[in-house]
Amino acid sequence: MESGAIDPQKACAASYPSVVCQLPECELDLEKTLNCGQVFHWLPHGPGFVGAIDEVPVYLEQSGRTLIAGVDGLELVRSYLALDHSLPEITATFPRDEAMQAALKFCYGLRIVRQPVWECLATFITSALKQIQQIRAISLAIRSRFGLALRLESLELHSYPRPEVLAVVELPDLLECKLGFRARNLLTAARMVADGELDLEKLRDHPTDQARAELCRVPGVGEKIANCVLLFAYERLDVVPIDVWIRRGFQEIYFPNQAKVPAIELRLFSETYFGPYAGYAQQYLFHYWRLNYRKRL
DNA sequence: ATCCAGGATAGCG
DNA sequence: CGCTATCATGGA
Repeated sequence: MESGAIDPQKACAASYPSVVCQLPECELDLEKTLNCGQVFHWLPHGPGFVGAIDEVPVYLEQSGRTLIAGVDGLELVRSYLALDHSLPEITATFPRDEAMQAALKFCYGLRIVRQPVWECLATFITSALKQIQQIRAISLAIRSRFGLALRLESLELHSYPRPEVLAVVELPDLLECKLGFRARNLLTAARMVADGELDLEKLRDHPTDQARAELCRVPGVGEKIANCVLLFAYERLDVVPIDVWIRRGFQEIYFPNQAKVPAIELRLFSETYFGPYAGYAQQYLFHYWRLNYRKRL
């Protein structure tokens, strides 16, 4: 992998400052990575996507084995997209059952990104009992209203507002972003982080169980949302968030004709069946099931 | 119109 | 412990 010369022909019509990365194999699927429901603010733009990595505006485009990044310096992008994860090694540990292999074939190239912790926590607080399209709308509304304005050529993008910013927002203003009952929880979370009552950076060194318990101190954060943050921001690749899609999929594929498998049993199964990268396996199944549910396998 | 959405939680038995 | 109603909003 090398950051080489600028290729002005491929660097999109708007000619962003860009670096080009050659991928070793077909080991990235940018579209699935950005649209699989782990992150919610990337917008299609021409042949690529625009968004922010933390507070840096970025244009991303994939053309076969070539990744074009409209940003100064590739290191930020490589880290965010986790291009150092070895997908061959990771996917080789997946179980051999039919559903898992179908999901693997469908999703290959999807990567679990390294998301900034606060925006991951905040966004998943707003995800409770919402469809992905609505989570996107809420995330983008909060960004454009309260985030930093970022310029990428003629485009204006917005970062996710820092906790200190959201901590002093009035509840009615936040409610205009259509959060509903989640607004209170988001405000409380912002205040906990801004006050130092919850130190998100310190959690990086905690064992997973301890980090999960800390995250669950935030109102509106239970086991599922905490697991999303552990997987998508803290790189705990063995952690499995169990939502309605995963529950329904597990139930149908791995516990057929058993009425209502208890949550504790699903959790135990998820922790033992899928191996050391269970979180990765889960995300492949989630995305595969969610996009193909009506089609019945 | 009715049900559901990448849930969490207080209140009940 | 497990079960249930409820929360606010929009899409299917």
